[in-house]
Amino acid sequence: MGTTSEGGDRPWQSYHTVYTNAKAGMDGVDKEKVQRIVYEMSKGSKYFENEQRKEAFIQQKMENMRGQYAKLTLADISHFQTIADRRILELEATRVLSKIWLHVDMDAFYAAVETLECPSLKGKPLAVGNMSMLCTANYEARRFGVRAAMPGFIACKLCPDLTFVPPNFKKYTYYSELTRKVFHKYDPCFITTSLDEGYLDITEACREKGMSGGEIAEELRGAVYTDTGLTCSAGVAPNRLLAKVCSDINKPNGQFVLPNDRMAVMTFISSLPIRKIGGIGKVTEHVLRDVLGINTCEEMLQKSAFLCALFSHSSAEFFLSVGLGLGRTDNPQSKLRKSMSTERTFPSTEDEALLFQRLADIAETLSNDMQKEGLCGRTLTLKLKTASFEVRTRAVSLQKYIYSSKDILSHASKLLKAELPLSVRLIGLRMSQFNDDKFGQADPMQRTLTNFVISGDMSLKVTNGSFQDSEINDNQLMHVNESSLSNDGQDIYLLGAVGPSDTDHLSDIEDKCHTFGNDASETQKSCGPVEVEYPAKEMNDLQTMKAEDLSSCRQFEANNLGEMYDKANPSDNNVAVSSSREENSFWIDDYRCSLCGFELPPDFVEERQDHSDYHFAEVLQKEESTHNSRVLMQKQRFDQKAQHAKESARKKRKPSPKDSKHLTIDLFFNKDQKSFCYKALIATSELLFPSPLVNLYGSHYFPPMRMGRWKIHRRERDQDDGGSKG
DNA sequence: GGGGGAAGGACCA
DNA sequence: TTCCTGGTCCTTCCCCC
Repeated sequence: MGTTSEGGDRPWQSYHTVYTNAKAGMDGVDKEKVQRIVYEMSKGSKYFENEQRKEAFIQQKMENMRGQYAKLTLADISHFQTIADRRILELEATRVLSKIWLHVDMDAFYAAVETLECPSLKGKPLAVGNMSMLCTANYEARRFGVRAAMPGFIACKLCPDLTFVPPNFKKYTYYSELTRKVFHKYDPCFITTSLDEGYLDITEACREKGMSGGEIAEELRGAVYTDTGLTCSAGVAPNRLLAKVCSDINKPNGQFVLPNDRMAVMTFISSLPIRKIGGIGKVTEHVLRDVLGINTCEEMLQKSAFLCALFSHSSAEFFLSVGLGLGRTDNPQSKLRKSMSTERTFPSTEDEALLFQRLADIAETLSNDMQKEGLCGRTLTLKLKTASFEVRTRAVSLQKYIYSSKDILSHASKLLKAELPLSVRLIGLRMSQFNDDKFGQADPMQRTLTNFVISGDMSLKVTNGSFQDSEINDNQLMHVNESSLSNDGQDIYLLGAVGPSDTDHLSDIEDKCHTFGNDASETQKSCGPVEVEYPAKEMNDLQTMKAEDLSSCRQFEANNLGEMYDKANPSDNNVAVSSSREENSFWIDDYRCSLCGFELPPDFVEERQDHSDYHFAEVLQKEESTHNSRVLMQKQRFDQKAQHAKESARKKRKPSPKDSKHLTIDLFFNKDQKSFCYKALIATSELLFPSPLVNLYGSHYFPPMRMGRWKIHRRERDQDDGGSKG
């Protein structure tokens, strides 16, 4: 086809799509045939045209590089050789050979899981994915040149008998968890980069068990097979980079051990193709090969002067370390999320209404995802892929941190509007510069309560007794600054607000807030938010308490907030969650439950109370589990941030404490002298909504969830209250 | 000239 | 007829101080 039409030329040979590159299990594939079919199937498509454009761009880049290369004088080369030699010596000095790293990679994971669950698929060429895109292919399919990241329709052409299975990530996650349980036995701090692979530092395991790295790998693979029925491959090496390369050597169901010996490493590296290294992809391989004639890792060292002359410092350093067979050997404590994004591909359209609808859906998804992790960001990036596969990104950095779908959509719409009219096939939104990114760049202590509360999603704003779907900003949210904490007699205000997107919880919390009484003006100042005031005297008392002392917290709540609570509800000391308002609105026609349709006559007072309590318990249970996971994630993120801050402390300037007027979260929770604040927060949050902060500190102040919980809580408080007062 | 933001690209699973 | 998604890191360009 191509041969005749191109007059004997073989144009497919220069068509380097990512899936024409060999992958494990593709030995013996007729590469030329695969390339030709892929080329023929792609030729003329918009995707293909875009690939051609990209290829031309890379060619241009290489041309420029060749020009620079040609201009290098002998003196230049000598100069860069000196630099390169010095860098090589410095890198060599960092070599660590005392660690044993194991990289485990599941064999054709998704396809293997599908086969395990449906044995009739065994032995047949199988692909997980659809006509548009494949997630993976089993080894039978790979023999035809079918592989992950290949469009299904091309795979069909390569292998007409190919069976397609739609991906089911729930299943893969389940099996992934099983493998991780095994990994955990050998290294509790193992690192995962995806569902199907993991890096384990088995140095300790080898020492404890008196086994070699190879023996541990053998044992672990056996354990994975026993527990999951799935096979995996492993690589053992002195660092992660090499371990990853090694795990690919005897795939599937095999392993390769590279001894912790410098000579062994250098010999291994000497003939290793650069493309085998993680971080060197299609383009880099192309550039290094065609401009500098580098094909193997060893040649990186031979051409070190040119690498230093033509590439940036960080790129050159990476290439040299590859040439030396160096890789990471440390155990990173955490990996912080830098951004979060969502994107959707759809049939190309110019219909603006449709595009804005898509944008709204994506903004909603992103907002939900951010809230699940308690994130607020201030840089929003819109990504567009045009009908011709051109990718455009447009970003805006905002003055304030946002997370609500409303805010995201509002800013994203402006970005999109500026690009229209345009035929678009993909829209994506990315949020970055998270609220606590400052944490990594400045003083690690600069965690404000505001961030904490926003991300915990537990704040609350009440105006005139009802919640407002308010814009969140630093001033409206929990605001505890240095001056309000000083013992100068000033009052302290603990304010909260429910995130605008928390509308599901609004009515629920609104009802809880009604426990303050329908006339909320008792507890709030005119039309301002609910304010809990702590006079200087109580503040001083509280400062003498220890933050861990939760009984003191209860006492505090009983003495202070309980009293306030009572003030707000002068008519009902046994106020329950089902406030009069709820009672009125809960029963349609005063007969039928508005939530489930269950019918109860008005005179079944107790039954109706139990019924509404039941619904409330359901909602709270849901809320509690959401809050718990959010708060836990938030706490983990704090811990990670602290670690991250330590790591980056050397690089980054530490601002003066004067730089921030906000009290740091650490100060807030750790310093005894500020511990009253912690208690006040706990007490306030418990009063308004019981779960988040209390659970963060592992206390079960409230009894386990059950019907009538608020009544029970109230009675407990009454007892405490009575005790303390009596 | 350096810092920071924006845009875009490479790479990975 | 059909060529993904979500994330990170790096480079380049440009503006501003």
